[in-house]
Amino acid sequence: MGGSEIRRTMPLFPIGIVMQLADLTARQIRYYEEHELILPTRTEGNRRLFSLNDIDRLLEIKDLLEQGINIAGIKKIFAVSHKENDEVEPVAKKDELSDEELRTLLKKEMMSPGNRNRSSLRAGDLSRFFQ
Amino acid sequence: MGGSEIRRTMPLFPIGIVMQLADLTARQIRYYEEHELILPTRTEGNRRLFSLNDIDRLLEIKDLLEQGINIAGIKKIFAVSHKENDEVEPVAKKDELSDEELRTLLKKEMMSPGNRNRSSLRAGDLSRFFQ
DNA sequence: CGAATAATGTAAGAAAATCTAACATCATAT
DNA sequence: ATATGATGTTAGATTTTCTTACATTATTCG
Repeated sequence: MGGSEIRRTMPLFPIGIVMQLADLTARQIRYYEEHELILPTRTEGNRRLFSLNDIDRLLEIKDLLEQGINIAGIKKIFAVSHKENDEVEPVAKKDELSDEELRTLLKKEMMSPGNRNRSSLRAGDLSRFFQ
Repeated sequence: MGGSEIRRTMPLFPIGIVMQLADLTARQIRYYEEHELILPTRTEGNRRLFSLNDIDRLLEIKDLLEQGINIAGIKKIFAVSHKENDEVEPVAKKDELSDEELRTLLKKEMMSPGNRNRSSLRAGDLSRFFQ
């Protein structure tokens, strides 16, 4: 289920950081975008902003390229694996929270004592980079 | 326990993003840094980079200020709550993973099927913003 | 009251980061 | 041996962030 599938799509990272996290050059990242493997959003000033999902994507792309698959192949692979998700998850669950709402939640959590230093590992996504 | 207390300290976010996430102006954020309530790292080119912990901090600062506590008070509060952590956690657990190691883990996780769309909520930190 | 202080706003000029576009390189496939 | 795919490199423009300095506003205190 998934009430919390909220913010992996949040545009947060400039390309410089993404380069480090994914170990790719700016040229590579822009090239993959050019071929629509990723679609980072833009700031008002036209700078790219990447989400965690975008970074996941880039890591997948990198991996598949290293396996000898070309861009066209990767595109098709993504098309398929995405259709899956789209079918499982009918459409917009309207689970958007405003930034304000999120901050409020966040503050409540943070100010409540006794829950620091959590540690459990969650599998399978970039949150491993954090926590 | 905590083998995974790794990346909440990772410098990732430029000030523009932090402004949005914490709903603070650049002036405010720099002022708090000036008073050593946060200590973001810098890029080679002297741009500030904030970690998730830094953003937590900023949200705390904001909250405490709204409660009428001044910078000096907040500083003292942080000094106390930090001494706690320092004592509980003796010192460097040497739990640093290189970026390369992290990426490797990450790719393994991502390429393994059947663990997408997880949902469990973890309490008390900024990861709520993501996943 | 009137002057200090604290927190934040604002502006200017410099420097860094990112953008697009174009051309170069290098391996692979035809 | 020539075309194509993926990436490198460079140049010039634009955006973002930096520091510094001064302005504003509310509060405290003599």
